[in-house]
Order: sequence, then structure tokens, then C-alpha cells
Amino acid sequence: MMPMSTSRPYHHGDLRSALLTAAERTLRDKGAAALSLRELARDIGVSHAAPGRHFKDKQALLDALALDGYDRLMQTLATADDPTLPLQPRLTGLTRAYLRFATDNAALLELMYSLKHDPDASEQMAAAAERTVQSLAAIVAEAQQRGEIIEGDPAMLTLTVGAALHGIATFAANGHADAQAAVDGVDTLVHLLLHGLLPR
Amino acid sequence: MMPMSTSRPYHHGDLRSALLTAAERTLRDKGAAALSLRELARDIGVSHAAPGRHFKDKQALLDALALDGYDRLMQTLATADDPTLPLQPRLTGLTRAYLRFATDNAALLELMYSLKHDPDASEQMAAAAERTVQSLAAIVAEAQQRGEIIEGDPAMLTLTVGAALHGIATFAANGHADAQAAVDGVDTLVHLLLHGLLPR
DNA sequence: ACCTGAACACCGTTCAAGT
DNA sequence: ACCTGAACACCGTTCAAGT
Repeated sequence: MMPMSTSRPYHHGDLRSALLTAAERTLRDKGAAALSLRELARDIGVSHAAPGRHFKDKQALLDALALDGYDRLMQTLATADDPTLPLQPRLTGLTRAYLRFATDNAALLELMYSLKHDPDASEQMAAAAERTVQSLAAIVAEAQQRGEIIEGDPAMLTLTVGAALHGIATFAANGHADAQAAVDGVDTLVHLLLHGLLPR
Repeated sequence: MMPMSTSRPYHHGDLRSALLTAAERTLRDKGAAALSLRELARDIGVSHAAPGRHFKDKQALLDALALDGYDRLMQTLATADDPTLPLQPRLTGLTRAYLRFATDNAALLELMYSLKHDPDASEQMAAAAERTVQSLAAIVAEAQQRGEIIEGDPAMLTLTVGAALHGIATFAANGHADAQAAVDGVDTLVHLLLHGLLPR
């Protein structure tokens, strides 16, 4: 039990992170469009102008949320990756992790991939996305070196795998595919990616 | 030259479609978040309450835009589809068409795939998406019957192909992949999907 | 440094009233 | 049937002033 100070000082202590926490909650519960700085301020118990000290405008708060999302996604993927595995189970594991993140954070993912960001934040997000792509590219390159997969432009192989993973994750996140069906289908999807659709 | 009535009547004639046209324009130029019913009304020259006659709220207008987007996407794909082609060029053509639509209508696509819609509109959109999936499923089933691709759960093959197409389209739309690079990569992507990544 | 409170210029939505 | 004009309850953002 933390003692609550009965005299409420006019400042908050760590308003910035309190705003981000509260914002992510409403993002999750009601979506980005329903997010109001004034409402956040009310919930936290601070004046409506206070958020302006920490985020130059509403978009800056959304950008910060999205950037945090990229960090968490990358950490999720890094944790899920097992470099000792052969390619197929390794990709399956990564895909499952991405799928789980997507369904658990659907609104956040939508925000992360949305078009409207400050140029500065856009740059940071492009860099974060690029880092994720690079780790996938590294996996592809490794597999090529081991002779597990075909030669050819590694960027194209990475793009293909990345597109398939991204596609199924967004299908699952927005309900275009049933989430459980998508999870169950990961094995088959990765198998098809590796083996192709043509008869042998 | 249409004669302009100098006495401006208090009604508009076809306000509903005028609103949709203007809304799509701002969606394209400034994004969904910047869309204001009052501003639309001003631009069209009608009172700020007039839109309420045609759309019960702002979300209803966004839903109508998204639904129209699904219609146009399906029409684009139907036009681009050439059933006389073998599977590989057929899929390549469809993917190109989807890519073009995605880059030409990035904000609209984002709106179409966004999570926040009225339940009623969501149902219609799910149905529209389902129809698109079904036409892809039909192509897959045909190819299976002709022995062009492997047997196995057609739904999984469709999901895999659909995920890859959707993934590359969204990459292109939001700039995660350079649009031109994505278009150039379509041949390779479809080839990889069909042939797989494993060495033969 | 950090926050308040008032002010400004906007919103979306509703509703009686007009034509 | 379709629109207006006023009204209501909100917004985001700015800025002098407070501590």
C-alpha cells in the first residue's frame, strides 16, 4: 500500500509517462480517434494545458506511442528468435510472435503503420522498421549461406517473406482472418513459403 | 458551360455525393484525421448541419468512403484479372493492380483496413473483403484442378497468397518499401511464392 | 522547470424552425 | 424532403501568470 499524499501538489512527478500509459490504455480500449488530450489530463488529475509541456501536440503523443510500439515489437521478435533452429521452425516461431503481438496490440499496430506522422517521427519509425527488416534479412542471408534456401537477391527473398508475415499479421489484427485460424495456419504458411505452391 | 444560378437556393441537389467527393479529396490530401464535416460543408457552400441529413455522424461518412473503396478495389481487380492466363502471369497481373491501387489510394486503403467502423458498416466491409478473398480462392481452386499447383487445403493456399499480396501492397502504400521497387519486384515475388525458397 | 486558468478558434451533434 | 441557425458540450493550442 502506497500512502497517498492528501495535499495534492500542482505537479505530477512523471506526467510524461503517465500520459503515455493512459493514452495506450484508451488507444487499446477506444481507438486512436477517441483519444483526447483533455480527457487524459482529467483522468490523470492535471490541468488540460499540462500535456502541452511534454508533447508539442496530439500528434507528438501518438508518434511517441507508435515509436514505443516499434521498440516493443522488435524486442518481442528478438526474444522469440532462436538462431539455433533450422530456418523453417525459426520462421514459424517468429511469425507466431508477430501474430501474437498483432492481435494483442491491434490498435497500436494500426497506429504504427499509419501514414500521418511528423516527418521527424516518420524518420525514426522508418529506421525502426528498417532494423526489423534487416534482422529478417540477416536470417535469410544466413540460410542462403548454409544452402538452406535458394540463391538470388536476398532483398527480394526478404521482401517476400516479410510481406507474407506482415500480411497474415494484419489479417489477424483486423479480423479479416480469424485470429485462432491464423495462428493455427502459421505452420502451413511457412511451409508453403518455403516449398512453394507448384507441384514437385 | 453550365449556367450558374445566381440566386443560391438553400439546398444543393446532390449533397450526399458532393460530400463524398469532397471527403475523398481531403482524405487523399490531408488524411482521415484532418477531415471535418464543418469544413466540408463550408467548401460545398451549405450549412454545417446539412451533412447530418445524409450521414448520421462523421463515422458514417468515413464508412461510406471505405465501402466505396472496397467497391473500387474489387472492380480494379476484376478488370485486371485475365482468366485465360496461366497462374503465374495471372497472379502477377492481379498483384500489380492491387499495388497500383494501394499506392494511388494509400489513405483510402488505410481507412478501409482500419478497425473503427460502425458494426453495420464493419459487416458490409467484411462481406466485401470476403468476396475478394473468394475470387482469389476461385483462382487457386481452378489452378489446383488444372494441376498447376499442389493439392491441400485451398483456404490455406489462398491465405498464403493473399497475405503476401496484401503485405507487399501495404508496404508500398505506406512507404516501407519503395513503390517502384515493389512494382519491379512483383514478378520475383510471385515467382518465389509459386516456386518456394528451398533449393530444388 | 513545471503547471494553472483563461482565452481563442475550432469541432460534432441536435433540434426547432423555415421553405 | 431538405436545409438553416442557434445552441450545447466538447476539442487542441497558446500564453500570461503563478509556485
